[in-house]
Amino acid sequence: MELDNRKLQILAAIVERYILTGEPVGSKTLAQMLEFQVSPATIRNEMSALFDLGLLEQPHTSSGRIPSHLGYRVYINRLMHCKPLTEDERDEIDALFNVKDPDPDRLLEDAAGALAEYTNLAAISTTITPKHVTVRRIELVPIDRRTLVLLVVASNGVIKNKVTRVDFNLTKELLEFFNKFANDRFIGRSMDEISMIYLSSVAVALGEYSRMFTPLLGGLYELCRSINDGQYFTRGESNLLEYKEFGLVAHDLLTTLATRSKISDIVPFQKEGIKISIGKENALAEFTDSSVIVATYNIGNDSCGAIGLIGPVRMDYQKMIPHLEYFAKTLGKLLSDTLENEDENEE
Amino acid sequence: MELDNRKLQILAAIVERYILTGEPVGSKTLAQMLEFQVSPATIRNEMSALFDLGLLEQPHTSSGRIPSHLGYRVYINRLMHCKPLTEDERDEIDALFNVKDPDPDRLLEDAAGALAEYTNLAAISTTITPKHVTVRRIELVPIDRRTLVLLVVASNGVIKNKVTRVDFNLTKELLEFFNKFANDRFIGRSMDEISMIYLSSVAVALGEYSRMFTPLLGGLYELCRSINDGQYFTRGESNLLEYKEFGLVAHDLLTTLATRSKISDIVPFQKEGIKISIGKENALAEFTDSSVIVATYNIGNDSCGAIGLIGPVRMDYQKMIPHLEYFAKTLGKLLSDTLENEDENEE
DNA sequence: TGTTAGCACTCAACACAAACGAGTGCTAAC
DNA sequence: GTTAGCACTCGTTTGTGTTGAGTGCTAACA
Repeated sequence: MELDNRKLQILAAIVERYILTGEPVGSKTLAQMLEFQVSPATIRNEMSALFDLGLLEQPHTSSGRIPSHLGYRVYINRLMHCKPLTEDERDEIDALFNVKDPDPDRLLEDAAGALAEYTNLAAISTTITPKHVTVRRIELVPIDRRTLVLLVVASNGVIKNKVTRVDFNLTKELLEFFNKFANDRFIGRSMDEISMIYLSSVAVALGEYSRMFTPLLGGLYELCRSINDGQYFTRGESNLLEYKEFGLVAHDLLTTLATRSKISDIVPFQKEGIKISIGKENALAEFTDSSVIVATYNIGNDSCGAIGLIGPVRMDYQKMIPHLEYFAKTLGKLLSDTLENEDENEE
Repeated sequence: MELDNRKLQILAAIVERYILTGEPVGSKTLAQMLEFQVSPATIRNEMSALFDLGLLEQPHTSSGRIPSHLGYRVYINRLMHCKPLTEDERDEIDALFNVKDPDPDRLLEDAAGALAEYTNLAAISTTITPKHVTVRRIELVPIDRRTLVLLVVASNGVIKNKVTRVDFNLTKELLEFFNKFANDRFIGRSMDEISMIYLSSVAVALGEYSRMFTPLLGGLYELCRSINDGQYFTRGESNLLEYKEFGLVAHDLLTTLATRSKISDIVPFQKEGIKISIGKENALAEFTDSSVIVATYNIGNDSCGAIGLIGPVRMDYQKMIPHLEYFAKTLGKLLSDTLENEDENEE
């Protein structure tokens, strides 16, 4: 039995109808919807075949059909026609990003917030940190005699700081010494390289100063770690509560979304483009009833992070995918503007 | 009709029983529970009186009674005996705070996280920024020729930074000039004073440089604003989904908790001590079914922020209150250690 | 006057049955 | 290959009866 054209048309109609209404779709409804004229009975035969192929499911013997996760997959891969955004929609999204003075950190956070509000789904934004993100600069800013701010500037534009205390008086000489030392040892190194092992070798090189500067090295390590782990922001989690399909798993879902270490399972690293995980295709069990759409954004030509949507499996892919794509494109452009600008100015 | 001792004892028993089981409490159950011996009929008379006083409610004519919000109020104010923490409990909480290198920013965030996990409720932590928080220090850290990091150190120990770009080359002279200028104008000023109006007067003083440095002034303004608005962290929101009383309002509840501007309505400014808002006592409608317990924490002798719990009205106040108090005390102590340390080192 | 036993009453919760209807699968005819 | 016809399925809704925890009221008691 093969998937002929009519079967595909019926599958598409079922998926679209079900996405719209949330009700199982029956043969009669379909007969009215479809552009070719066939009787409900014929459609029933076709539906039965689609069921045998695993593309449809039947909640109970005497109800209409709903798409299986595989059915969605076929729909998305072969049948769906994404509608390009209208002028108005693009303007609306542009307006959401219309910040006077974009701070890269905030931009990512706000993008997730805007996306969540715009789509009424949960949104997530992350930086992927490819291997080649390196330390661009380390700064020490003294606050008082024993407190300073450590500042690490990464090659991907991320800047992180941390307040650190030491147990000796921070003289100008000591600061300059450590500043030079740290920059010599760290600049140009990839975040991955800066491991505990590397750190201890560096500590040895500090000789008699080693003990004094341990808190500072520790601070730098933490900062590099957190740049390497990447940023991530989730927004609009509560939107998911509106979808009844989540009923009991809602708690698990939100808990997972609030757990840093789980994020990479939800939004796995990908080179580029759009990735859609439908229901069971997700790695985590609590996402069996959700679909995750992730788009990478580029800074210049490198994909530097991802922005994604989390919603029920029954979600309007046709609409969401181009919208998400446009979000990612806009985000990437803004970040590029910001950072290329910096690169130009590089000494 | 007055609230004699027996009525109070019955009220306390009903509240405690209801908190424990979540079921309306009947006269027979009470008769068995109470330490004095009376018949269910007598208790029914008393319950009827408590009902007339507005301290009890009756879900339906033929069911037991549950405490009204006023009933909880009377219970909390007059009847409840908080059990002091056991040694073990204190150790457990201490362990949660056992961080080697407390960063004040992270500390607040982690405290909310720990509290949420420990109590299985939603937790919130905020800094209140009293009038007298002032700018202690401004630093400019150049990143490249047109990018710099603005750093504002506040008198309450909060340090905030922001990446800012300018459209001229940042020479050493210009940096030093603006650094000195900004410190002259801002240090010692309270965050409140740094208004848009103040800013424009400062801009005027910059004379010909005014246009160049506008982004920097804007950045400083934003940093001061965000220090003044205070920090706030919410954690464990998803825990609330476990309580069936929230059913439909759960969405509104979580949405509100994710909305920065609503936070001050949930955790209003207070001088010190513990504040409990039961159900309808809360300012926001979506909190009608929740109680909020807020404890302030002190740095030295000044109350500098608050940490709070959000849970269903039916929550174990007797247990939660002393636990929250201990959290607040511990948090305050840690922050004090950290910051007093800094003060000692002040030049 | 406060307490209590007795009793009729209420009402949510549960169980069961009947009716309904949207939708199916199958068969036989076109 | 398509379709009309028809029996069948099963979730949903509606209605009825039963149960039981719990009440309010009354009258008797200490």
